[in-house]
Amino acid sequence: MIEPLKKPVRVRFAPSPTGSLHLGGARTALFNWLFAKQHNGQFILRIEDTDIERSDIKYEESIIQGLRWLELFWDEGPDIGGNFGPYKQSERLDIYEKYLKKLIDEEKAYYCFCSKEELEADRQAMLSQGLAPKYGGRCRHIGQEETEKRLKKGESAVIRFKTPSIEIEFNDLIRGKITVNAEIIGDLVIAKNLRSPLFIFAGTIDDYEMKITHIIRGEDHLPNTPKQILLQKALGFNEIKYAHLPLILAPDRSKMSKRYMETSLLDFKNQGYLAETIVNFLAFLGWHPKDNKEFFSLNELIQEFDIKRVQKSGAVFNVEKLEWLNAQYIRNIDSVSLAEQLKDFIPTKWRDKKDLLIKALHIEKERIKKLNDFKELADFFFELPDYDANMLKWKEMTNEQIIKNLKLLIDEIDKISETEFNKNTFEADILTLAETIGRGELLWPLRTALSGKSASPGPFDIMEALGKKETLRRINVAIKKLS
RNA sequence: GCUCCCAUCGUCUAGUGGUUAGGACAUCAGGUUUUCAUCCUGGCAACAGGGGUUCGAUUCCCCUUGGGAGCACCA
Repeated sequence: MIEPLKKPVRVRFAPSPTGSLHLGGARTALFNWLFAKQHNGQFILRIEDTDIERSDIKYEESIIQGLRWLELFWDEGPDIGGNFGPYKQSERLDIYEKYLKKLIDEEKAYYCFCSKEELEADRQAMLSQGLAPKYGGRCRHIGQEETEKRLKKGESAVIRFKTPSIEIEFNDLIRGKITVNAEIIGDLVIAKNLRSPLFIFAGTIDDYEMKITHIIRGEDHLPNTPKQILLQKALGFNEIKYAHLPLILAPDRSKMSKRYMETSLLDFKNQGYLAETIVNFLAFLGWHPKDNKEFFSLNELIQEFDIKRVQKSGAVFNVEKLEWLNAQYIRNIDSVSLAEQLKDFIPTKWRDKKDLLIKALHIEKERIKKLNDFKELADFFFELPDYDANMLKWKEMTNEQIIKNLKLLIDEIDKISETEFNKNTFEADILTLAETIGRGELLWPLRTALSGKSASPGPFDIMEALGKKETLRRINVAIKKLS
């Protein structure tokens, strides 16, 4: 047997701009992208804006922004063009019209004049008989002449596909063989008129015209696949391979929606999740490597991802794990580039004190889970908060004792020159002092004096970040409060 | 209701016709620590149920149960 010539892999991400890019969509894009990359194929971005009522350019922009943030760049798309454009369905109406006419000419599609009321009545009737609601085919045999006449009269009509009664079978890359009887589908509306195709039709045409080889999409599209296969057959298109990804679920195991949490990708960005975190996390929703490796960059995913290993069942979205992962990424990125990413999350004043910012970030890196945690945790580095003098008290200490200890600290600090002021020069000595008068008795007042907070990083780190002058100033502020 | 899909710890999952069913998050208990966080050590915790096939099923098949999605002149 001769091996068939392998076509280059071409996959697409085809969102409709009727809402912002959500996590599920982002994962679909990621899996498509990975599949393309590991097969040296093309990843195409196509905007499915056939629903002019609901589509909005602002969503298109936000989808593009989201994909760019994750660095899932496309080879062809509305913004960069390509050999199979245009890449927005609203600009491809001529193409759809051509195929629509072909189907009508070949009597594989027909005009339907049924009113919405009639259709609704049919639907209810079928439902009450315990049947799946489908169009009964009332207008199927109207005939060309009468159709022309009624159309000319201006009667409102839609275009329906004559669904053949056949068994459809296809092989899903993830799920294996899937069989559906087209009997239950009924004659589909494929266009409102020659210039307004519906999603199911436009998508089928585009996938063919754009030479798409694999369709990787959410499981919610599974019922659409037989319909598209039927259309492909009617139009004489070649077969496309399918992979239906498991859904991302809310904690109650229903399809994730806005009811439960922020699902927009850019909301996660705005909360201070890193793009690397999201990519890693999304990859693990439905997929897992052979070994138990936890951390994957985009490049590592290209190497190890395998569509055949994708899970069949839905995956519950778990924020705790996402936070944990983000914390891991944050602490492993160098502070300088982290500071760059942090700039949208902090006041301008902080940005100007770049040295202090980086020092503070270096210290706080291990305790923030999201970038927007930093602002609240690290404010004291930039400005000493007003705090209650009682907070300086460790256990049953008197004000006099605290003042005495703080003064001892000042003596100790004074020994060190401003240029040599770092942990190495003062930590050991202060710790020695603490052994004689009590760790808590010395270090708690010191730490609270420096931070103005009951919980903070350790005093030595803060001292080093603040520098000698500011350290002394804050200790003196504390003494004044206690006097 | 109908169609399709699915089923390993609470969650994400690894895994094999014979395993002490592994890891991570969460959780609990210790330890380190001036506080918080981190960190270290340890614990709890799963093959939905019933039939087959087989010497042997968590693994293969069937049924039940449970869950999900879809059923538009939306995508």
